[in-house]
Amino acid sequence: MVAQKRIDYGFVGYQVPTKPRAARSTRKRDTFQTRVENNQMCAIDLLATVASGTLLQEKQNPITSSDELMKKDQRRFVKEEVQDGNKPFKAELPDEASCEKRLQHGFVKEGSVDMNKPLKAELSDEGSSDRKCISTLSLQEFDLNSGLKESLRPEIDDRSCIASILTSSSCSERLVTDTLLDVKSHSEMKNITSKVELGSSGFPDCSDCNLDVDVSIVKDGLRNSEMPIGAETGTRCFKDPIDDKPPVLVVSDGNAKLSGHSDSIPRSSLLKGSENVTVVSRDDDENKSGCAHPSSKTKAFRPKTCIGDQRIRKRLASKYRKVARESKHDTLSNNVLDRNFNTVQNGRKNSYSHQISQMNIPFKKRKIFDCSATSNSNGNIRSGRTYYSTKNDINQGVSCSSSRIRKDPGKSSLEAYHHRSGLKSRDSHVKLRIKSFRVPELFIEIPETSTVASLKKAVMEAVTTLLRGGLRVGMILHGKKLRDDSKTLLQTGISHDNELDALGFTLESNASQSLPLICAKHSLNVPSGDMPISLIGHSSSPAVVFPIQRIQGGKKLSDSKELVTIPEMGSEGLDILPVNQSHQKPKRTEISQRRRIRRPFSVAEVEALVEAVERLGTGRWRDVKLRAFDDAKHRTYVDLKDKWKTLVHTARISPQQRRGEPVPQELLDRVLTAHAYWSQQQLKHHPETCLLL
DNA sequence: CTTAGGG
DNA sequence: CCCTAAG
Repeated sequence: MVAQKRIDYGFVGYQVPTKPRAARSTRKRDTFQTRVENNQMCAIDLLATVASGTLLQEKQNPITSSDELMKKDQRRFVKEEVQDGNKPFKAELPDEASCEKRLQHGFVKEGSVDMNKPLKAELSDEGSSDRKCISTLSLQEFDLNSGLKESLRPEIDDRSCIASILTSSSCSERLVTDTLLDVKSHSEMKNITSKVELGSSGFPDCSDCNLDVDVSIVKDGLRNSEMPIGAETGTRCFKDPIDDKPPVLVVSDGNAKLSGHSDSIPRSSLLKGSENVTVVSRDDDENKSGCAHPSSKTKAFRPKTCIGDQRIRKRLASKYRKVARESKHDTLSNNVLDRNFNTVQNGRKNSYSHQISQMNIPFKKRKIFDCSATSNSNGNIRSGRTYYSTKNDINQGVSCSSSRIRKDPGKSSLEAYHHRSGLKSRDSHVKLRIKSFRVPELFIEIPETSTVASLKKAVMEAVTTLLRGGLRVGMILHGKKLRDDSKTLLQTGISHDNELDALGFTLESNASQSLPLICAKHSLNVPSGDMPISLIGHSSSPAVVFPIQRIQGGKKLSDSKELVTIPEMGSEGLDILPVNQSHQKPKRTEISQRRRIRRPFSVAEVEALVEAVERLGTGRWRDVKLRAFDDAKHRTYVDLKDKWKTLVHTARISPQQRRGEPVPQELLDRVLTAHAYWSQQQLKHHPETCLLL
């Protein structure tokens, strides 16, 4: 029997690898327990700040009439947001409790949300595609107060949106997004700015100020969000950070009012929230199917089989007995794999993951916090405060405000603002209020069956992680990044009476540099600016977004060592892969904690894996890798081993329990057969290790 | 660096 | 996928 099997499998014995061992390093993650903790604290602080923030802008000469305001960009000043109960950006100081509360309840869609409802129910309408594969959510504002509310509304102007989240609401498991920056965003941004300058902008609220890259991004992202990614065939949006550091957070309005603080805020909630998310997440579809507990199963299984030798157990007779089916030895070319592996990503419904592109750098909360606080109290912001005056000033700073304004066109919001602003600063001081911060580049993948609460948690976690990484403030004036910190505001062109077309603050991740960006098939030319452009790749399959690619001079760092093979597939697969930006080995300290994005195996990959294992057997993963996945840099031998493990599991469970893209039964049968066969082989070689019944 | 397993 | 112990 054995012999027969061998024949069937084409077992040829161990083959010495022809290729030199490639150096594959297993990434080791640094454990920054301590740092994490500190960072989290910082994050909390920041969040608190964010929650309270409102950007206050003041102009010297407030305009009385809304019309004038509209016409004259710079005459407007905004002091505070209208007191609208619904408006998020109140100046209220967030106390600890409120902050926390906001954080936890920030997700609002057109009113109340049923926590228990599946996301799909809530959100599908906006992002539904025929395929139902994915819903894209764009977080227009990550205002703690407003949450997603704005973002979900189609009518809302997108410009303000910075953070985007793609959610795979349906079948597909895929979501990935980093920042949803449209390629166009860059230009968009400029347009916005120019509009402001021209005074042509139709919306008062349109924020130019926000010019931040993010802002522009927002716009596009928003639009995208309105339609399901999956629906857009062939559409790809990529984000390309020109700069090394993709802006993480944008402060639209710098409102000085940062409340208070942070230290007091209970971080437990935040942490807890994030933790919960994790718990909720179901990363390992295969391993952990709801019904079958992998671990438990495995354990249960073990006892039966053999002591200590896992393989032995595998050798379950029944499987082994199965007629060995002919294995097809056609070898899949790597190309094929490459082409395919990204192509089919859909399938898994239950998966959740999120990733944040930047993190790990110690967050200087104090710095930020202090700034804002200062501005608040005094209204004089010397250090970093600027004021913008554009028609859209309202928006400028904060997207939140702009959104609102749009909503309430009836009375010129401007007017309202105007009235409220009681401060006329004659002096040269510029007052800014940071209304909100936007959190870009969040990856969230969540099953459509998830509850709103789960999504909230996911968002919370993402934000927390993001903030945890450490931030620095950046300023963008007229679409250009201000790099010289030594200049005075006046020199820079920021003054109370100066008209600033666009002034924006950004919170950038300190760690961003260390984070790899992605490469996309399309290389984008990024303007000299530092603006990152996000790219979202989607193919016909569920959307998968991969993060960002770093581009220099419009040139993508294709030669980056880490660059994953980007298949030349036309549009079938994802072209984007995370890459380490520099050739240098990333410092663990900074990169470490980044979890790789999940890339479900395509059927083609599975087939290649099965084929390879049939020939090589289990236990020679490096060879399997070389044989079948040599070109798939993102598949390590450990990945293959893990995949095999899950395949075996998948094959054993009922089809109903399987998730993700269905694997042809034929392949699963081969998996079981091969598994049984090789298990048997091992038994033969190490019979002593196990006592069989 | 590889394997093998648990998480 | 991650993390690790072992080899």
